[in-house]
Amino acid sequence: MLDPKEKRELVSLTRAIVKKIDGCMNVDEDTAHIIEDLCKEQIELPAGTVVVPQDGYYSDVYLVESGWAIRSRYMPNGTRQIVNAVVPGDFMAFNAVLFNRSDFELKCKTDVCAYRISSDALSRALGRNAALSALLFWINGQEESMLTERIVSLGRRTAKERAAHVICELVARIEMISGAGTQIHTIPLSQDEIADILGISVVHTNKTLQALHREHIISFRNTKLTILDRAQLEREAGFENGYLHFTRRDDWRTNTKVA
Amino acid sequence: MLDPKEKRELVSLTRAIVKKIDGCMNVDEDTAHIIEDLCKEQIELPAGTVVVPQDGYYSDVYLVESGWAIRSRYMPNGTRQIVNAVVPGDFMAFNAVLFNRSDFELKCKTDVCAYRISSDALSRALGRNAALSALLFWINGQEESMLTERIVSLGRRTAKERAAHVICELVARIEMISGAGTQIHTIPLSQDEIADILGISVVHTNKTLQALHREHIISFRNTKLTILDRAQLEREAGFENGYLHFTRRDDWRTNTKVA
DNA sequence: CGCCGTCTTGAGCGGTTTCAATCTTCGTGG
DNA sequence: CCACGAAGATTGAAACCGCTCAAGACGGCG
Repeated sequence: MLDPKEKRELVSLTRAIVKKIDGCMNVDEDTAHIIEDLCKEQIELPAGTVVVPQDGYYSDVYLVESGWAIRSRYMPNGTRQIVNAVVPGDFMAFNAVLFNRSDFELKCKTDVCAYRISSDALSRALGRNAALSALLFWINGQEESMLTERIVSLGRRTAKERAAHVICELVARIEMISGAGTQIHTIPLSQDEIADILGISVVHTNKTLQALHREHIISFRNTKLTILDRAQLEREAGFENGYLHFTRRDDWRTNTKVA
Repeated sequence: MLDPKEKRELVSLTRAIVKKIDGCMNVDEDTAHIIEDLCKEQIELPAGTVVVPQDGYYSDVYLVESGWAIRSRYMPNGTRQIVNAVVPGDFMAFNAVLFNRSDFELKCKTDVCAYRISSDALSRALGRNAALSALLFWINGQEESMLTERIVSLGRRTAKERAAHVICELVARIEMISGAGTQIHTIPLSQDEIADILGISVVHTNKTLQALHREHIISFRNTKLTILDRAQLEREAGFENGYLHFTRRDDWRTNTKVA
């Protein structure tokens, strides 16, 4: 039988968030302990659950273990912009710690398994625990990097480049927690949703994905994404994965600073 | 003669960052003290100073007291996307606390007066001081809100809406620290730079600004912005200032949570 | 088997871009 | 004090990328 400490670490290492963090910094005992404390209440959110409605109020924070969610803004004219996809290992509605009101809808795209954390409890934990704060600063920083990169895409990349870029990013994030190896990934998004991530129309999204297929770069049918030529995909996208800060090196040139 | 405490508070309240925060939460003695501790070393950065080069390394963090800076990405084809403008009261290169490498250029657009804070010192201060962490979480959260709103603009707003929206946002931010009242503001940006914020061409930026002028909404000549019809400007933009979290109300419906 | 959401395709339109020339503004030095 | 140069602003014309509309095909599921 395992002693309590060993057991805790084993459990911890199966958590999606640990796999994510582990790609960037050492998950020491402190960190593992912190995460363990957060993951007390596990819940299941069925696909379609609106976690936070647009113009609604935040309640709790969630740490996603499996499943996808999307955060989107519906415009007065009925169109929509998706600002980010939430994948396993991500916090969902972290803003609940800071703000009450939301300007975005947060909705589960698939069944989601998550740990629910009361925003007050998390807030208090942050006040007590500097290591937890450091961890969350880092996670926030990484998310900010992804948002700025999206701004660059929307502002100065063509439809094809954007599509390739988002695919690179999503795959990189998925591989962080599920490991690399396969060329086939499940992206539970319709072309409609891809369009609203890329900021282009469905029709053009369709044609863009077909172009990438014609060039033997990817294939995307019914949520199954196959990467046929990863090097070419990244070239097409102008993808530099540095902004994800997914490397863990220890010299002064390292991407990440927090220990 | 003022006793030390009174004096400190007087000094503090003149700082741009305090004016910014004061619009959202009460600046109590703790907070004032924290800020005072950060603002030891004041420096002047002349217009054009590259604080962090693209693909370069971060060094220190700065707290801007006066002047503007811009953070931009230069694309392989020579175009550029500006991801945000740094105005008084903002942190500059806060990422230095988290990461070593930068993917963006950070450059002073005007002469900038700022307080330099060593990233290590700030990092240590964050570990010791939970109130400081809370403050920075909040500031990070607000910046993230601005980035997501920019994504919405770039993805799903027309050129005219984008222009109006950015103007609303910049004016709101400026008024936070300089106070409302005037219809005339100095926006030290060329149409070139506005274009790279909006993600459109200079030519079209020019025509868009002219359209807004023809409709007696704004006038923008040589960095002087005059708002002729603010209500119409906000309507044109679809501007809802909630995402800036600039209100300070105390009931449960309040925008902001951190005390 | 049939329905409904999703994907696909073609045609025409329109917002933006690019190119390129001209004009304005303003700082600098003669 | 004016001439000059450089940077920014303005204009018009043509080309293009991506949009809308609308019809049709596909495919998963009850």
